[in-house]
Amino acid sequence: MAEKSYQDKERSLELLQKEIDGRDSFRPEVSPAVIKRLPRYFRYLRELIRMGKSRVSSAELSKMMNVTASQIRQDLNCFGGFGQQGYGYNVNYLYTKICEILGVGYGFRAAVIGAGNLGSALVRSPMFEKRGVDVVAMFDISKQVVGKKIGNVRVYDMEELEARIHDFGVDIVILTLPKEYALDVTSRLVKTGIHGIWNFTGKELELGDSGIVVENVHLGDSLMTLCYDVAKSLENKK
Amino acid sequence: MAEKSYQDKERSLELLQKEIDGRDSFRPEVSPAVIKRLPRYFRYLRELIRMGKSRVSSAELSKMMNVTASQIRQDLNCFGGFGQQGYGYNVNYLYTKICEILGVGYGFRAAVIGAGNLGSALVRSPMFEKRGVDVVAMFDISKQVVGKKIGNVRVYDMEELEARIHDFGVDIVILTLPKEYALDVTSRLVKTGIHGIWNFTGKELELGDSGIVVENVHLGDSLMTLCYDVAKSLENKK
DNA sequence: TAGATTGTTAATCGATTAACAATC
DNA sequence: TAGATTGTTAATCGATTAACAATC
Repeated sequence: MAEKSYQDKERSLELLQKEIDGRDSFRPEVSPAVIKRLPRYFRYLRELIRMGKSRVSSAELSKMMNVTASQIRQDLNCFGGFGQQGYGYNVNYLYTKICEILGVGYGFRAAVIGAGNLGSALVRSPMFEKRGVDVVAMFDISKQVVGKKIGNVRVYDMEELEARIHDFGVDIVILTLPKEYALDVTSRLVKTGIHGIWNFTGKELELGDSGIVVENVHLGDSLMTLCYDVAKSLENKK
Repeated sequence: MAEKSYQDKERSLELLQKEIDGRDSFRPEVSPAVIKRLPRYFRYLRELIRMGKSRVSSAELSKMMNVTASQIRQDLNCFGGFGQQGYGYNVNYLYTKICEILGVGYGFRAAVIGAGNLGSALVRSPMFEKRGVDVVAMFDISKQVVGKKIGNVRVYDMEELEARIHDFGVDIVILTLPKEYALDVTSRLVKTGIHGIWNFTGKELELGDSGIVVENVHLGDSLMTLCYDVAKSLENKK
């Protein structure tokens, strides 16, 4: 009896496993440390493609990237066996896989709120195109810019925010407006259908249970880390 | 004999220790994980000061910052006992200490190379002033902007780079120019007396043994992390 | 003194590296 | 087959958390 029950359990576990594996898009829980490294793999793989390399071993890549080969193999294996023993990794295949994992293929649509210098700089950069993100609109309150185009992107009045987000099917909003407006705008955004916010305002956003994911950019923190290192290097020189 | 030698060793170790501790500005080796968190403490302490709070416990701060109180105490203790048992931490004192550690008091001088949208956005932000960094000059090749002021900062011709860096006593250079120029400019910078580079170009700089420290900003990596999270959340919603 | 909260040690947890069997 | 290199397990390292004695 006990034995049978055990076998039953084992069997149903197996079925569950299969069901899970069967889901086209199942994502196993991958550690944040690994995820944060994926964009870096993306960049180096593009570089390899640009260089015309079709094949790379973890050892080669580790030298390029200044990490251990072990870490590379470990990282990539979180998502599946992308390599081949005795050969290494096919650059194009690996790149495709990394793109898949990072959602490049989704063709996310983005809108920038705040058409000041920072918003303009971002929109004009090749960053989005490289990553399969399509910037479809900008928003601002200033009549000076509304109606104009920055790069290839038209600036709309903030009054049209909800309507345009809906019409364009915006997935991601990029907040590059003064922090004073951050909370007001966020409270409007949570009522739209967007899925993510790239937040440059430095303000902690209040998203409640909206399900919207946020990535905060604190450039000041990066500057301070540099200042710490500089201070330390000066003291060591003394 | 053997015992004496052991005592000698112990004694000289003690002396060495004292010598090290005696240095005014000695910095113990602190883990990168802790250092990366310091700017965040800096921000929250400013917030507390703004709120008029003069005293905070690790428990309170941990709630505000969404970390464990244990981690806060552990982090702060890397640099010394800033708190008081039974009381907590004095906000102003702690802020002063964190500022010291982060080199805010040095009054570093910075120059921006590349007066495009990104450079302009940075220069106009209050970020530098808040952190005691003084932006003293900008540089660009475009005759359109050379001689103009962006925010409070004058734009100089790239030809004057070395001379102005020397005259102004620039410590930190901020690279916000197109990546194609990054290596050329860096090769000029290593011959000046600067100590740090804040690199927005996305290009890996070649600094050799110049002793210049670099902080690389890869905004694209941040965007991709967001895309990953968005993709995951969409798949979970399905 | 009693209560609160730090500083600090020890325990746990997670991430990285090393090693090697599997396999192309 | 022999050589190369992955996938994966085990060992190490580092970072976080828990616990509590020290002390204000």
